[in-house]
Amino acid sequence: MARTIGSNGKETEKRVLKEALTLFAHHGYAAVSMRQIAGQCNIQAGALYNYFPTKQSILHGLMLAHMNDLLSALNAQPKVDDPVSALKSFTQFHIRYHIDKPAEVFIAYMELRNLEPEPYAEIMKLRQEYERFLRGILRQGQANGDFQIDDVPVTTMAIISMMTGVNTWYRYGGRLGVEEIEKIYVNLVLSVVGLEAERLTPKLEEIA
Amino acid sequence: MARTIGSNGKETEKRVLKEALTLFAHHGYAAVSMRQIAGQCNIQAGALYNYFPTKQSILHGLMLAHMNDLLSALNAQPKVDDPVSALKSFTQFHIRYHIDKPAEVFIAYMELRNLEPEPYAEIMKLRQEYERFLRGILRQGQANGDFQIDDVPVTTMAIISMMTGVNTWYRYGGRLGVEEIEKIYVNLVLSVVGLEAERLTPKLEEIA
DNA sequence: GTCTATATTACGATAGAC
DNA sequence: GTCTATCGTAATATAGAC
Repeated sequence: MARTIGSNGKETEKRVLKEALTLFAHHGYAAVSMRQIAGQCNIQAGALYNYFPTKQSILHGLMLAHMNDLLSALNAQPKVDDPVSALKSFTQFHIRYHIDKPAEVFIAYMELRNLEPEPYAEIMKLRQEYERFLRGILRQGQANGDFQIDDVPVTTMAIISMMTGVNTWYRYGGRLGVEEIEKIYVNLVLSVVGLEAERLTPKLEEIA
Repeated sequence: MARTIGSNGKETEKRVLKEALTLFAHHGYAAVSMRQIAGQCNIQAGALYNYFPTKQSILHGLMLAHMNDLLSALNAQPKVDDPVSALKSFTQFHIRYHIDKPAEVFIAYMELRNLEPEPYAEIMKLRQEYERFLRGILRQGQANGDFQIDDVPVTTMAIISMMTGVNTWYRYGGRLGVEEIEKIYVNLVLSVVGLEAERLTPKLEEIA
């Protein structure tokens, strides 16, 4: 059949990525079929192959876009020299980003094992670049005596896991808004590096 | 064909669970076929259905066994009244358990979305029971003034995420042993609830 | 209790019309 | 650029022999 009236390659490609993201986040990459993705885009399965040579390439495209976006956003943050301020900014940034893009974040760490070796290595490199940023802040704060840290590599992973965890339980419209979550996590992270956090008053639990 | 010489139902059932666990942890539930599982057990795919009516029931069986095992192990821990000691014990327990059973832990939170509604609800209930245990400790410590906590529910999830994160990066034979990891995490968790942790000396990073 | 064989359905990917 | 149709393969699950 001829081109559908009003169809547009660029639009369709975006649509495919958008719908695949939602489906992968919901059911998992392996459990989603090309037919399902096409169905959500209101096209036929064959048409997907105009944009992506394989199903794998859709997943790779999504994860690469996410990692690049995350790193760009991080690099676009104002530079801060003082490790304490840097750690606060990083925490706020991470929490906000992970709350704002739950599906992207979710597949970025749930679907890693479904990547073939080469794409896997590429994505892992970008992840490590992100982790290195936090590790740098911790090392700096440890060196100048601001932070009390037993082990920087372990503490780096612990902080990232703690923060990324919001992705699994936070939902808009719940008891706490994004700003409140941010404040709580900034305090949690400051505590982890041995700084006394200013307690939030009134306690957030009492507001709710 | 007749029964294979030396075959034994109970043994085979255990074997199936063991091999399925490894495969699911490695490739993901949806990406593993019944034939693959059977192949690892050196039986034919049809024989699996003597033990499990569906592929789903294997996953459910694994997750249920894990959650029950986790909760039993937790309940078998010596009771401690003091919230500070209780939090230390809980942290040690969690870290050790999560390092000792990486595959079980991994599928327990990676494959939740592949459970059908009823099994899903059952597993979630058990997860929440586990979370409630930690939340109870935090509330108690907050009430008696031992802990400084902005928000108990959020802090509960933050601590669990932080600790469970070891599952994604810790591997035996690395720079740090289980005991060292335990000590580091106990300090991290104590810090999170506003307690000053005794710094580990000499710093673990310097030993390595 | 396990085998072989198979029913049925669905998958990823491709070909060719328009 | 999207369609319909289909190729080749593999999935879950079942049936019946031994």
